[in-house]
Amino acid sequence: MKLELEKAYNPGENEDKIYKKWEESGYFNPDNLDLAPDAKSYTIILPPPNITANLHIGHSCMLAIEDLLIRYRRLAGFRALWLPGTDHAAIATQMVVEKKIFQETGKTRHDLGREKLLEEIWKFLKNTQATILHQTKKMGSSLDWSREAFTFDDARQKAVNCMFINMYREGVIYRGERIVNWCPHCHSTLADDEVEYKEQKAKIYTFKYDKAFPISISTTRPETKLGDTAVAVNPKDERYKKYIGKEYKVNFCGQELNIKIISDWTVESDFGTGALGVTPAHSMVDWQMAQVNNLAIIKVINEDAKINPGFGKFSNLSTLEARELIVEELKKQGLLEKEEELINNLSVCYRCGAAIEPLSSKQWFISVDKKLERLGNKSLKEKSIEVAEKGEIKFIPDRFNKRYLDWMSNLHDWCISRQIWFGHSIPIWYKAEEIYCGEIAPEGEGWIKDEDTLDTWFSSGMWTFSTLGWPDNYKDGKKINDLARFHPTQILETGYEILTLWVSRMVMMSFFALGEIPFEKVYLHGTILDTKGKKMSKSKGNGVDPLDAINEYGADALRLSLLMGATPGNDSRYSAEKIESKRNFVNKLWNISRFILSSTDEKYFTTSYLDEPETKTESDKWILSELAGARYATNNYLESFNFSLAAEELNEFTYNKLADWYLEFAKVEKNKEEILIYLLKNLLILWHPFIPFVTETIWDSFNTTLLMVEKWTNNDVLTKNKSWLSY
RNA sequence: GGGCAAUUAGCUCAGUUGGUUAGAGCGUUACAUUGACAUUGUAAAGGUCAGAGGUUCGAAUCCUCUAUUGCCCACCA
Repeated sequence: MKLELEKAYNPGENEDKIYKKWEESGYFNPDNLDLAPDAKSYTIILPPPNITANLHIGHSCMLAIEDLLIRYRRLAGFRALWLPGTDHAAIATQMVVEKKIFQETGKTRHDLGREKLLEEIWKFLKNTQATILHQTKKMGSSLDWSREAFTFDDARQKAVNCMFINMYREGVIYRGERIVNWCPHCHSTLADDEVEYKEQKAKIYTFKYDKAFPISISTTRPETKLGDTAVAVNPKDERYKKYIGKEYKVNFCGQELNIKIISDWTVESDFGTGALGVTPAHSMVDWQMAQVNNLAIIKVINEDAKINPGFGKFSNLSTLEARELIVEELKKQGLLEKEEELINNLSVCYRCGAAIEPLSSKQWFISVDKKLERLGNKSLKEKSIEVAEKGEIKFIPDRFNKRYLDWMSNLHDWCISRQIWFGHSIPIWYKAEEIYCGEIAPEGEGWIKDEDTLDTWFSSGMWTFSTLGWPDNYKDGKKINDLARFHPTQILETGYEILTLWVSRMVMMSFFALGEIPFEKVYLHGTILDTKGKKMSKSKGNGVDPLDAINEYGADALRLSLLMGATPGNDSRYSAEKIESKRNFVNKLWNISRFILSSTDEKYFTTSYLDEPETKTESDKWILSELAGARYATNNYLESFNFSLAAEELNEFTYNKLADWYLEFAKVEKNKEEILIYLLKNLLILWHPFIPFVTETIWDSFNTTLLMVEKWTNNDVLTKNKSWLSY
């Protein structure tokens, strides 16, 4: 009996059916794999997409690469785990929902109140979560859904609390007064890397505090000068040397100020007047000078970007109003010497675009420099640097090793408290002067919970181990169950844009919780740009919905188009024509199979894919050696993360060797059934990690699943070379 | 200001430690094709590998400088 297949491959008809079959097989869960007892684990934890929006084409790229890696290992007999999840993305999500509510009803979060807003956020996130799940499955992702996690579900909340409490008890988390980046619109602090800079035209004013003061200063923000406690000059500056150390009482626009003249090397003599008014409460640099020189700290601006009480007529004015008034006053008094235009960078909130106010306030911090005895008396920062330097964590491409190290070595303490409503609450309780750290309030009346929430990167920083059952799976300093089997993970695959934001934090968190690295390798993919080479973004409307591409060309074609022609760490462009050409290839593979299956009696279908059949002609010998060569090269390329070259190698074999020549021979020479089936099976196995749907659809003819081909040990690279061990 | 990429055919991109005539896909041109495949086949045209200098028997590949584009980090009051 011979098989008849459709003339052209129809992805739409087959993909959902195949995915269902895979899910029912249970093989996405490594516990169900029939493995050798000593099988090595291969773990990838999916970088959790933010629940702020549906997946875009960049996520498809991530899914295509990770599924390729995991399917390849699964076929090679590894205990392959790919664990899915989503990220609650605290501030980002709150902003999206607030914006949506405001557009629909004109109400702000303050109109709604905390409870109601959170309710709306949950409604929203359930929705996007469902869409993300659907999109992820449509890509063919072989994720173990039985282990699905969410950075804000019960298990992860427990882990976050536990982490915070442990860190607090070891003194790694502390409360401190610092200059923080404050967004007056979001009403929250921002981490340094959540601040963006926008070039703007600003006015820089040069003036004296009062007539008696000897030195002129320049500033773009006269209103902050109400809080000046010093003027700093470069110690080498001949003009000002004689004033250093002196103190002056000045009357600045009706306000009494005590100004000390200090010297600091960071002051540039040729900028402005070469003298800098020091405002410790509203500038990072000035704050540091104040620490060194023991200066008083006067808070001028409050959390609504208004002037604090106690500054006379300026009190309660907005910063801009106060600025105008001061300039006016200075003019009146004849103190204003110059008013020039200047291009500078304004700090703005990466979420809402509002101007950032550097303010001093009480916040929670993670100390990156505190030495921990159990880490060999090294700090989290030192350990994180050490593992990259020693190559215990390897970056692909390796140029990102340098970027990681540069960033790490400049790292300051990490402000983790955020004044937003949606997020992990801080397990801290206050009563008068007392502070208690714990999940539930201690005995006694009057304890008040800290109202702040945690930076979203706190929970996502724990992602490699919170998903594997930490802290329950960590007993007396020992990993058990999933945590023991799957951590550290083998590879983190993500976009290079969150190398510093996320990757670095994961390393520190893992060292604190487990004293070990979270992953052995970090593979960084590039950004998918639009056809013109521009970044895709919602505001530009040039984004692509992966589902549209899948509906038109099939998931396999989309995957292959994202994998081919792309190199690690480099951006690539989205191109419909490219997907189309991959769709054509998928169809070609289908027709190769169709030819072989429909011209071979079904009794040959059981031919082994492991044992090379007997060769009868020169062409047989040739094609088998070509296959062996292609397999060897492909596997080598995959081991070294050259996905594009791996696919090209297979493509060359499939098209130019097998289809163009050998199949033509097969039409003339007879008795090739066994070799043809052998070739087909191996071809499908090799292609499967790239294009799982079509290969599985064809393999269906053999009445087994290709998802996990049992005992596929005929992997030259893995069994003979062991090159993956050394890479 | 510091750093990192990119610059290769009309377009989009490969090119793995330097090694003969630099590759692919798309596009173009010509021809072919009703028994796996028109989502096809065969063939052709098309490149001073951004520029200059250097190292080498030999450079798209290594070094130096320059130019253009993009990105990241820092940020000057």
